Amino acid sequence: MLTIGKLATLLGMTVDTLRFYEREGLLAPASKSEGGYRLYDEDSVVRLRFIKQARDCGFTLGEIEQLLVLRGQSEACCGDVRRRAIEKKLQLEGKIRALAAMSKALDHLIADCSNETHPIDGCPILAALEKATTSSDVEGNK
Amino acid sequence: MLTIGKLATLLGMTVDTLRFYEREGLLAPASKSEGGYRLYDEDSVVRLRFIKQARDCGFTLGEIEQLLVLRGQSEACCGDVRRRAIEKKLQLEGKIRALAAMSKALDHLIADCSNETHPIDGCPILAALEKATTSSDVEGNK
DNA sequence: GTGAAGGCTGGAGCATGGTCAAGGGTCAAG
DNA sequence: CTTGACCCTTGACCATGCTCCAGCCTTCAC
Repeated sequence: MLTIGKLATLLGMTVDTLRFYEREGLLAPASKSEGGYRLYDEDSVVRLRFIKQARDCGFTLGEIEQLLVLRGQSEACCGDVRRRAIEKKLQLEGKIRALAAMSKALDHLIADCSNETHPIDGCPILAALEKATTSSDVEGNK
Repeated sequence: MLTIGKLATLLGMTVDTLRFYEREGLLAPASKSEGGYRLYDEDSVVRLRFIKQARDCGFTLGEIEQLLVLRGQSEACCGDVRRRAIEKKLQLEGKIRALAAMSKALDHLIADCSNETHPIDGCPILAALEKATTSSDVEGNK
């Protein structure tokens, strides 16, 4: 049995984060000591690792909760999990596209302004940002 | 002179957002009517458009404030602005790389699980998320 | 047994970018 | 002059994911 500090150290997180996850219903201790200390077992380690990796895959805590529910339902099938993974991947790709559009917009601005030293009131970047975009250039976000 | 509602409509924002920007020191009305209504002029439109476009380029409101300050300093030179744009581009690229790494991690998971209907307790995606990653696979974020 | 390290609860606070509501005043068309 | 659309301020609240604090209790090594 691990105390909260040991578990946190083991997975490179803080005890505050673990207590936060508990409040959010993601990870409950296996038991408590007489003195009220949280005690975690091997299953807790596995579960927390799951949470961490899913988070690193871009799932929100809410989505992770759903995955954890699925994991506990014997009648659920792998396809349910797979669909969520695919959906998340699509979301990530959408975000990437949005960021790439922003990056490209910046490219144009940066390219317009090759002269390091010309005065601020002639700065093409600032001018471009002030201009109206009728057909909103930077779309794809939102 | 435009009232807050007109300006908001003109740029596709809400009046709440404009008042929020004012609180944040980004956009003050040009004047006020006798009755206390905010009144915006053409400069306000330009400034707000600037804010909007910069936001769409991935700048935070804090960074936009800095850009606006720069814009008002005649001694600043275009290079300052350019440097900020380049730095922001690098940040965006970093985010994109992180998201791409997550997306790739999901690819592996999805590929592992080709069988839609096998039971949840044998789901390779869930199994993979539970496994320890010694050499943290999903890096690039943070 | 004692002292330090670690744990407990409850609650506040941070950053980001808004969003909403109550209770009122203002403006302009008819 | 009335009425409805609009605007005002103050202040709370949302989601996300933590992070930190005070004040107190437990555990463990020595």
